Amino acid sequence: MPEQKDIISFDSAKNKCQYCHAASFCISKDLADNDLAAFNTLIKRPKPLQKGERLFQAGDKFDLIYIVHSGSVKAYIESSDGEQQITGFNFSGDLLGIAGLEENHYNYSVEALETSSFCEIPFTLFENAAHENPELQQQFLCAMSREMTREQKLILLLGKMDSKRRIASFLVAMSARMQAQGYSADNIILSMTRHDIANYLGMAIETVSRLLTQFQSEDILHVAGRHITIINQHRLHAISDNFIESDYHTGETA
Amino acid sequence: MPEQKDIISFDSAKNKCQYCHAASFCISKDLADNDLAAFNTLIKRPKPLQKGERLFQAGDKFDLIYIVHSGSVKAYIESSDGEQQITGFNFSGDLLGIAGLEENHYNYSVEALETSSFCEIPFTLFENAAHENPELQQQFLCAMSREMTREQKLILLLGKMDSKRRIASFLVAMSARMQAQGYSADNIILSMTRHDIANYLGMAIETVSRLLTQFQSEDILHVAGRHITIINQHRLHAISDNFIESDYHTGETA
DNA sequence: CGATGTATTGAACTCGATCAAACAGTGTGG
DNA sequence: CCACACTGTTTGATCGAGTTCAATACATCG
Repeated sequence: MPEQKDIISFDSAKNKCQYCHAASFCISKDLADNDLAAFNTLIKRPKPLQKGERLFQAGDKFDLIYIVHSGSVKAYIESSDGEQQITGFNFSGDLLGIAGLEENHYNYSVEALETSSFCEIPFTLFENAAHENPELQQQFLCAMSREMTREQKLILLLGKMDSKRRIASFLVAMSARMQAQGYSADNIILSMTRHDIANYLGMAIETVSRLLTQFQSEDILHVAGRHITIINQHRLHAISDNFIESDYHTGETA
Repeated sequence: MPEQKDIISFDSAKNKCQYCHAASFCISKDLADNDLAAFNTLIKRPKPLQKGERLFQAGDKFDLIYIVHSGSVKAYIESSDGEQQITGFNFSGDLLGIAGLEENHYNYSVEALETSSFCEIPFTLFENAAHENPELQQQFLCAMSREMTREQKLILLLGKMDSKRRIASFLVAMSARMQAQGYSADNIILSMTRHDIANYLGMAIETVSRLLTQFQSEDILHVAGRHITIINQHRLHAISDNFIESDYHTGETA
């Protein structure tokens, strides 16, 4: 029965937190082996979502929280007139749904940018586990705190930066994110469209396109559709930080 | 010894959570009487801050969280090039400092807009109390969740709304906030300067001023410096929600 | 192959920023 | 009490970054 064997091996190994490729950046990361096993029992792994499918939607009843296992998603809120604003892109290890707590309903929606899988945990069970386990509680609060910091940085970007800086900051953040996930810092495969990037950064899609080409002509990037290669990290950082680099040539900073 | 008597009465009554004017919108609101008394022992009430003084600053070591007791503050982050972006205004009952948790340092600064007082709680003590007390834990998480929602709304405002909508939304939010604090919804005394409003809303101070005068000329507001009277809540909401009201005249909606 | 979604590029326009100046309120000191 | 400085606010005139409109290019897929 080869098929059944496959299923068993999936349940007993690949599906376990101990063997998860995202273990090092998941909220479960500091748990002791036996606690991790206990945490594992709370988790369900629903069928992966295809690109464009929604994990949950603003207004849905809040009782599950999610962790991105693989793939990537966009989180967005909607204004009273139906316009949507992407508030973040999320990757492996990111926690989703927590902001729904207060109103007992999710207040934003999450949509897969590519085929993506998730860990699903009933919030009440999670709360109990966190209550028993200081490490888990700590990691949970840290995840919320990190998310708030991320949002504040986006507020700064939208409130104060010109479009050149916005794009540069976005790429720097993506680069750091990819690196944290074990990929190259210079090679970014974007899972989101220009439209999504523009929406997220509060600018027109045409401006995104124009600036990417401009950065390419300045030998900061190589752009091939969704595949961005960062040629000059130093200059990209300088733009993102709004550093004047009149005396910049080619080398490293001191 | 009249002076000493004053001090004693301050410590024993006015300073107690039971008698706090902000009790109904503080994270302590759901606590039973004895739990509230216990919570009260964790709290210190440092000397009030004068306008312009800082409660804490980005980079300071995080070990205290604060609740605004009276007055109002602005919270702001700073970009790498020193520019600041106000991320929120806070009033009685608001929790301050939590986003510092992850990095173990505050990542934003808080400055008093007027003479303001605060409740100060060592975070470790608070954590213990919350661990013992589900209501407190719940309120704490709700406060974080509420804060995240507030930030997301600001992201939407900065990313998608034109300046007219931004101002209208700001006033609607302030109005709701004042009402929640027991004040009139139509009578707003702003504790922040036009400069702060402009910074918060991501626009120029001149634009703020111009739009306020425009709203005044349209009989939506009456503007007298920091004192704003909302004459037509309905139209203000319509602008903030971006509703087309071509068929609007003077009456109420259905 | 045409059809559809996505991305780039060009040209014209507009909203809001910037520059500039005047004005109002508040406190200080002669 | 008025002149002065100082901070915050309003108003006017100009300018430009980025949007919008429009056309084209590219890619993926039936």
